[in-house]
Amino acid sequence: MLKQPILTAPHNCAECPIRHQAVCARCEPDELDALEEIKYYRSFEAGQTVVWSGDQMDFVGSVVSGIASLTQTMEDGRTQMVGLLLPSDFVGRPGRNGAAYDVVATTNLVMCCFRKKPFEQIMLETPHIAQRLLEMTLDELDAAREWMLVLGRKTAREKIASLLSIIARRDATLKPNDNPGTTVFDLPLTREAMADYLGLTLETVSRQMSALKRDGVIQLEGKRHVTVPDLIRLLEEAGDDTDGGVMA
Amino acid sequence: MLKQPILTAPHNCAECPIRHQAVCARCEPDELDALEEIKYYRSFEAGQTVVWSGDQMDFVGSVVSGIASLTQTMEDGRTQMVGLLLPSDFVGRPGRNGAAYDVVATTNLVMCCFRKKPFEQIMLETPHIAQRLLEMTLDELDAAREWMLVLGRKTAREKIASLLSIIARRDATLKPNDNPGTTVFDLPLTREAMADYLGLTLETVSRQMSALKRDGVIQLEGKRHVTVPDLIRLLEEAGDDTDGGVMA
DNA sequence: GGCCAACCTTGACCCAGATCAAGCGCGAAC
DNA sequence: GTTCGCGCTTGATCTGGGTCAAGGTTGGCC
Repeated sequence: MLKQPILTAPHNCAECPIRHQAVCARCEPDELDALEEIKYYRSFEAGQTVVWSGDQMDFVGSVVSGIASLTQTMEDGRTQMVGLLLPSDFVGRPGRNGAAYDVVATTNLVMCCFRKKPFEQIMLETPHIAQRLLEMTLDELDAAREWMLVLGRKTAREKIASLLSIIARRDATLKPNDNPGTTVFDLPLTREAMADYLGLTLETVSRQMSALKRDGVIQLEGKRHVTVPDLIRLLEEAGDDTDGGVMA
Repeated sequence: MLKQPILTAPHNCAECPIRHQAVCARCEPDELDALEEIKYYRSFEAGQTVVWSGDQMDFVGSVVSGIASLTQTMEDGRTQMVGLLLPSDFVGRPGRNGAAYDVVATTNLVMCCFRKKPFEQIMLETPHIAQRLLEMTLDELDAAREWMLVLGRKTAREKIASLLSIIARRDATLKPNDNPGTTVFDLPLTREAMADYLGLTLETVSRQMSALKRDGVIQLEGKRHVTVPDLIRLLEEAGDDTDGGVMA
């Protein structure tokens, strides 16, 4: 199972609408005040680039709403999405200069940012923030490595099922689950973005989505609205061991 | 270019033969003494498993000599190597329970370990250790994501060239470089292990190695001893932008 | 020295997924 | 309402790398 960071009961970062789980989860009120000082919001339109690979990145922060993706590109234009940032996910590299990959707004996007320099200072003075970020980063590393298995060894159908599983899981943690087993969500990605994440072409994504629909693993209303009648079935299609899914 | 953690001028962890760059890089003598208390060595034979995925991992540590690999396996036996640990690389998940993947000794292996519980305690009292580990983990995350591009979008030939580039680079940092441009090293991996790392079959690895040899990109003496007459050429074959390699 | 077992190479064939190409559906602009 | 364009689907064909199979090489062990 993909070990996406799961939302723990989070602490609101003062009045911030998004819970900075990484940063604020264990902060005292005065620490939150310090963070409040260096906090600001940024909005992006779908398709806009937040930072280019290699550019200086003068902030760290969290996604408030919308979706951002981390993308790597080769000179000849081949691209691979290396991370998907959903609301509450953390972006940034405290202690590191420059972005390692493009950060792109996949949908309209609002981010809550902290200026990097003073944030690093606060981190020095507030050890548990570094601790929390370390835990978060280890989780991201796990997720990235799990995704390496998807990219390196899974078939196209398994790749699609894996992606749908992740989105279903992340979505389920945000919404009250009315009907356990069944999951309904809107795909926040175009077929092309899915292809970029899965190391496939958009045609293959489209074909496999049709196949999963034909075989009753998913239902589609329009192109984006997905119903998963049986999550276990979807996980089996993803080739993951099923226990993991049940446990998580 | 793959952003493998580069060895910075490291601080020896007391008499430890290996430089724990992650842990000890900025430690004061008394901090090193505390680490010394909870330090021990472990040896493994090639092929032995250090920890199984999911098992409790009661230590963190560094590779002293030999190579360990992080491996994920599906029920049907498909495996994907998700990390390669060379001497001085750090293993472990402070603040996290259980291993997320198998850790396997690819060659004979010596590790220098710290007991996890007391290590975490030291980390709480020594903020710069957490900071340093965070930086390290961010670098590993970068490397993992760079590898996702390799797995998702590169051809077999580019994959092989990418792997050889990494090993050449890591090796160059350990050995005095007599002849810049030319690099010589012993492949520490079997064809099968290379295949597991690259998401290929061992036959394809073998064919592409032969092809690179035929085309003069590499020379082979025996199966393992590799000479790279022109590193830039190899980097081009890897499909990386060449500047990165030169800059690094 | 001779045998055996890993490890590796090479060939022949096949298939999953890429590529090329045509057309559909639907919302936005006029 | 018509047109345009984007996102998506589907079909036909091609091909890189997988699969299956047959040796070759090398080094350890008796």
